[in-house]
Amino acid sequence: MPRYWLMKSEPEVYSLDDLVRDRRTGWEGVRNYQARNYMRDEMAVGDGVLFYHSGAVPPGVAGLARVLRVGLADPTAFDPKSPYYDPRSDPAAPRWIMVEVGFVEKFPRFVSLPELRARPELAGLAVLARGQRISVQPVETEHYRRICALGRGRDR
DNA sequence: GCCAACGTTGGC
DNA sequence: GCCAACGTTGGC
Repeated sequence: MPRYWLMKSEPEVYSLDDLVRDRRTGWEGVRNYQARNYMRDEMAVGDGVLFYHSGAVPPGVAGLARVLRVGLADPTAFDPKSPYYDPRSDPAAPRWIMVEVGFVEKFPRFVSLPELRARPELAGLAVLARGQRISVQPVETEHYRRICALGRGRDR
């Protein structure tokens, strides 16, 4: 059984439309240990991803991606010109591990954060918790299904 | 632009 | 190992 995740990206940096264009991408630039650990230790090929636009007005879930490859070193950590450069990451033992995700679906209806909040059945969804900032979050299967239904234009 | 939340850093 | 200072995230 696949697991499900929510992954945040600022659309000005990398949007779901960018993933439509690219078809697949390495999820570069995560510099939080808990988020890294989810990617490194818990994600598996085939897992489903809710592609969340943070910093958007409004923020929300734009569509779906899928985990295609796991356990990849994040190359931006080794690039002094990258904003994500981290000289502490040793190429022989990379500190920052990423996954590759592929485009699956753009929702006909963007599911905004206020809409997620308004749904009692989504109680407990991590992205709704106050003050949470982690950019990679596990999502319960039932929550994932309900968010997909909202994005596809059904009430539930 | 503001600010709450929270992770990281570094002095001790 | 503690914890204050600092930086970042991200909603509003």
